[in-house]
Amino acid sequence: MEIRTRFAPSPTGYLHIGGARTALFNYLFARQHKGKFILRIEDTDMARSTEESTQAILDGMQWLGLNWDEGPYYQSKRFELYKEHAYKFLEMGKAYKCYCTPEELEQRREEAIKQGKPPKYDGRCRNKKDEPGKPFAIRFKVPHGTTLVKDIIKGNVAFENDEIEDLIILRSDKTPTYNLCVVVDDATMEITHVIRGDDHLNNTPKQILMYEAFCYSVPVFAHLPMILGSDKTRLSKRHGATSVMAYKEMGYLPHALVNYLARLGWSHGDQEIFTMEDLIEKFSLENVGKSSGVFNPEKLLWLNQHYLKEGKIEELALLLIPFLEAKGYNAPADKRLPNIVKGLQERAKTLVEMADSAEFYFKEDIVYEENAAKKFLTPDMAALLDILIDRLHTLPAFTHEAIEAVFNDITNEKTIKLGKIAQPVRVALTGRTVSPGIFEVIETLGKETTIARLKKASAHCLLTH
RNA sequence: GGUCCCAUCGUCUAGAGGCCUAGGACGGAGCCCUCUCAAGGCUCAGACACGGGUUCGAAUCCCGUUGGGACCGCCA
Repeated sequence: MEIRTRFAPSPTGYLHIGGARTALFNYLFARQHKGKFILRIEDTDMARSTEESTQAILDGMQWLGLNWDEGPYYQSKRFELYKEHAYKFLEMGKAYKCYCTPEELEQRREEAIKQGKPPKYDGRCRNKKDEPGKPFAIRFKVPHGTTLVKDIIKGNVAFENDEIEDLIILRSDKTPTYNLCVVVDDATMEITHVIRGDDHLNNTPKQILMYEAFCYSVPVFAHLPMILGSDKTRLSKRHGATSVMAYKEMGYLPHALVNYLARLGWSHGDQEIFTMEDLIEKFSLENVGKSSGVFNPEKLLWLNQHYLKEGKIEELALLLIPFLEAKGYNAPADKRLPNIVKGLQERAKTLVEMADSAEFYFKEDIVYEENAAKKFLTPDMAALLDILIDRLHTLPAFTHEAIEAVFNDITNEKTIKLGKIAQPVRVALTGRTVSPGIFEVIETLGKETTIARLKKASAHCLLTH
């Protein structure tokens, strides 16, 4: 039998971290079993669903590389199907019309809570006669007994049906509710494995009861533990960025996020670094933990740094361009880009950071950091810089090796340490005390720019002190 | 309040009754390397929530306590 999984977000906001992990696990499971991964948009709440949200979710998934095989299906386009199912239940005597108004129900709920009783619907309309002309909602008749949820992650969980109220499946305006829609969709879309957050565990017995009432086969369930914020409450905006696309903007690599999310709640021995192929091969629901996990931005940052460090220069260059362009630099036309990336890739934790560090390559006039200039561009350095200018000027081949040789000559002649001259040169060329190796900076910057900046620095040495 | 879920370093986790003096990773501290910053290498600190059982033997199985979380809508 073909394995079919689905991701079913409701379009009431962007794709968030938790949703992305759910989508990822569904994706990995389907791919591993050569099955299908289906995307379904649960937009039955017309008031809260927006097209922008739908697009944001699609964008997020595409960025992460979670490509779906079918869909997106929209529940809003399947209302007739749900309605049919609800009325079929009515005919079968497995549901009934409820004439209570939302106001009455709300009032009774408040009273029950005040008296410390469970706010459960009392089933008063179960045996009522039809009242033609009066508006009604349709409620599913929950039978007596026990319902067992067999969950791959949580194990067997038993629920007493008497604890479950007769839930509304069709509102009085004839729109369907969530629990009916999921069951009808998962059944008709032939979903074999329902992998979702464990906030749905309590809904599962209701759904199983409906599958059984329809004589549909019940899928396998796997309820993923929640992702929490640093204070161990459910992850939310308070905990910082929770939108997947926010990480794109902050200069994260999609695979870093995928790798991080995969390891949050799932493990494969001591392995930390996984390619997508690795994940597809090694993922298993059996190795998903039961307990909720705290989202740790530091570890994600480490992974991002790791993939930046290991990444192919050409690919990183392409990814870096938008960040450079955002700063107003015409990066695509710049032939130095590969060298720039090469020098920066193991020094940056994000693409944003990389673009920041790359600024001195693009700026016409670099500005010295105040403390850096004060410390390194001192009067006694002017002569040394002049010697360097002279020697670089006459250098036939402007290569890393040749440049290094020039520096070696000077430090030998003057019996000084390399640091003595390297730091002032660094400040002269970049304005900062931190940069890639000084020889590669000089090589990448080129003879003309290097000498111009050194001259300016030499003058600065004498000027300000 | 009711129902359900969960519990190993600060965090993510390994652990399937003896391989555990509890392993790895992030983060932290330190040392080495070094033209700066990174990267890299090495070292250190750091956990089985608590209490009872079961067993020759428990992080691992059972019960309870405590603590955390989720759900209880004509939301999804």
